[in-house]
Amino acid sequence: MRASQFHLNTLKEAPADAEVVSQKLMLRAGMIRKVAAGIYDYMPLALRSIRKIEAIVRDELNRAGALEISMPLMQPAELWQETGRWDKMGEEMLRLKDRHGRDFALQPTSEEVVTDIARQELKSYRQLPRNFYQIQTKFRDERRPRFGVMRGREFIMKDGYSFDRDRDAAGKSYDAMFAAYRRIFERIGLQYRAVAADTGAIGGDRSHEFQVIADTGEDAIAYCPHSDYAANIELAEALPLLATRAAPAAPLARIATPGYETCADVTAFLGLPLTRIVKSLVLAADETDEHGKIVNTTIWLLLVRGDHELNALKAGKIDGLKAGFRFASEAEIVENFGCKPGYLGPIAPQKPVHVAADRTVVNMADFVCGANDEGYHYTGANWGRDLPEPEIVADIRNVVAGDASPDGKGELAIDRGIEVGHVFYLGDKYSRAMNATFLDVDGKPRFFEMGCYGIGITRILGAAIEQNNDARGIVWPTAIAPFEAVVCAVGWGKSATVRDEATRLYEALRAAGVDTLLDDRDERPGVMFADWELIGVPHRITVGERGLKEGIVEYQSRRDGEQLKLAPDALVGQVLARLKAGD
RNA sequence: CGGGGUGUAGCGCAGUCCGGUAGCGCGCUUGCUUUGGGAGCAAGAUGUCGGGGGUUCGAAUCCCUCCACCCCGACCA
Repeated sequence: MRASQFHLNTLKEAPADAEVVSQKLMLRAGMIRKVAAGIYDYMPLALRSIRKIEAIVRDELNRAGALEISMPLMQPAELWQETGRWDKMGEEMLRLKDRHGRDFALQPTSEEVVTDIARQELKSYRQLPRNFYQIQTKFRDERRPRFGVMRGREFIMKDGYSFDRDRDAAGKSYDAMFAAYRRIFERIGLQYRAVAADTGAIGGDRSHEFQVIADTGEDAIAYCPHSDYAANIELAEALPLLATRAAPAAPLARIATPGYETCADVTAFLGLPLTRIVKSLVLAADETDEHGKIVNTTIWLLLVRGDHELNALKAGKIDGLKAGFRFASEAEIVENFGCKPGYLGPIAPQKPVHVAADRTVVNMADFVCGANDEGYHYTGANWGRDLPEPEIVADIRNVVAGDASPDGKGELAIDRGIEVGHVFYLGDKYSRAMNATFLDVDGKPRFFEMGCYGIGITRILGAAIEQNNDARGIVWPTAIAPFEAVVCAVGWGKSATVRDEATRLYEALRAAGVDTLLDDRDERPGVMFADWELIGVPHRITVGERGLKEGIVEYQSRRDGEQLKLAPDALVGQVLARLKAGD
């Protein structure tokens, strides 16, 4: 490819509404154009990278035995009604009507359609296992699209689905996909972590997210640097920090703390560390009748240590909160505790409430808590002596860096990540809902055991840039760079020697299998260098009259900045050596 | 959806308070000069000032209304 015949349009300034670095750089490099909120054009540079990502994904999935298909973007409501998701999906699923007034959805995912395929195509256990995938445009009408290609409304996703005879076989399919995903992200060249994730209503332990490590990521990941333990922070188990409860040493004392309402303020006022206070959070669980009308509300007091945060997912696993909960209103708090927020505690609330304490809290002694009286806290509070033992003791807090790893192999660290892939065991949730069965060896119909597997193709583009950029622009991992190398011809318009040598090297690189672009725009060198550094091409070759007079051309690596002056005939070898080394 | 904000040339912005023929930088076109890190000079082209309505002799500017976009808010590839 020659630059004069390619489409380049770089900007010195990014559009003002671009927020994150990947979005700014993609806009500046002319890779994407915004058409509407969360909806983008992919220009030739971007599409080259997207195609390279797709090629790696296809290659590894095909090798793992998955079969590519393509399902419609626009899907009939009937299939979605079978599983009940037509009603459950909410506004994220874009619905539309055709000219006859029939209801359709733009696919946000394709479990229903693929299960419909399976129940019609897969009749016998002899056809199993089977794994279908597609790389397709998805549409999710996000309430707030942002971060460019990272949270778009229209995006490209690989979604795959496995069908198996039984749980064991489904587990093997899951493991095969998990392994394929590892190979995919390794080949793309991203620093990532596979982390245990929530399995929701399905249960079990087969759900993993693939997270690209980046400070700008939206997810927090807890991991152990000394083992392969890694979990989404929502899920990471928080072990009790105190193995046993110390005996009470201090008397219960009611202390005036006027105006000190937060844990940090109270402990600072008392001259105590934040770890000595118990934080009280009040939740409300509503019971509703079949019309959605609230018939009863139960108040819960949840206790975590002052320096800890409540984990809503874990709280939702407590009996009594499983059906859902919300934070109690101030009126409800006053009614049940006889006091406004800021001075709440577990000792003698006005009305009996359910109490759930974190596993660390239950072993605290001589702690500080609110006195349920405006302007007062207790110090020296002790379980058993000053208040009854908590009704429920559970892990209800987020882990923090430095907590013991649940696998006992060290301390947890926390990273931020961008979710680019997810593998999930579905069980028979969809096959049962859609009556998708096959005949097993005993001649009886059985529901398929399913798994689903997603990769955000266009999100990878953004995540790769978030992880790989510097002040000058993008630093692509070579496997997904729009070009592997660029030959910059300095003085193209006036020097036949430069033209000949640049063209010869360009052709030699191409012949050697290097995806190369020849910059024949006759621009000043500064313009070419700035463009290619912004675009992030990994290997740059500069051919100019000045160097040719000395018998050399120049090589520069985008990633490590290495600069070499080489005889032209050594150039191809140098680039191949760097590519082979993984650069 | 709730809260905050912004819409002026392809991009970045000024002008709006205080109404009077729409500007700057980058980019783009042409010419000359220049030529190894985003060149200089000269001449140019490009605007429904987000849309609609109103006030006024006159509206980018004041009023009403609609729209789009951005930011902050717990379920996602």
